[in-house]
Amino acid sequence: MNRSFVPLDRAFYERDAHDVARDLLGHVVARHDGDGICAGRIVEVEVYGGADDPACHADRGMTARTRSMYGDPGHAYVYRIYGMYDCLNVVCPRGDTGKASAILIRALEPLMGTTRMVRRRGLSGPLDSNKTRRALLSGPGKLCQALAIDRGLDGHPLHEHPLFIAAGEDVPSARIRTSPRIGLNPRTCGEATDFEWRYVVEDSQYLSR
DNA sequence: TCATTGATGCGCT
DNA sequence: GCGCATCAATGAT
Repeated sequence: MNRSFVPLDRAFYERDAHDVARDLLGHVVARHDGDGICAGRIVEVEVYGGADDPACHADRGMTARTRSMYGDPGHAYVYRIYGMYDCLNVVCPRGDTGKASAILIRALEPLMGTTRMVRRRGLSGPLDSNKTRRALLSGPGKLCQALAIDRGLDGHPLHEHPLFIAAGEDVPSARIRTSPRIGLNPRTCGEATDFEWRYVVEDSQYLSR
């Protein structure tokens, strides 16, 4: 693939988080490493935050970890989960309540730099088999490992190198499906457990789980 | 294909 | 100390 990536501008993110989440599907996460660009098309996201969302890390206010979620929309919020994995979020505007919100990037379809992504993931087997391609970016921890995203990029503006989100193809709304978010604890999240705040590209081969 | 489990760090109570 | 917005390997269907 030989194309140039044009970053989305800040205005893209200055909207309600659910509108941003829907519109992020089809766009491209691009990462410069030492050897060039690795990139993938966004096929799965989840919204966190807003008025009252106990599943959101910032629900109880700002801490050292969640500080960047209170920063400018369009910046990255990167956190570590389960001690071993990092997860990439896009910061969204705060609503009338002043509570922070963000969009978790859960899965990408490989577009560029597959060889280097496979190496960082430690995958074995045929480099370009469907099996390898599906295992490469199909989860929030996986895509961060593949794209060399860690907490050093927390707070990074996502319209600048070395990590940015670029314009891809619009996904027709008829091809977008919603579902409850993955991995929430019903005991701590209550009704929010069932909110259909996960947005996916229907029929994508590259979703998580 | 599905359920289970171990690896592993740290934010929060 | 407890409990995770996870993943890969394992073993049972």
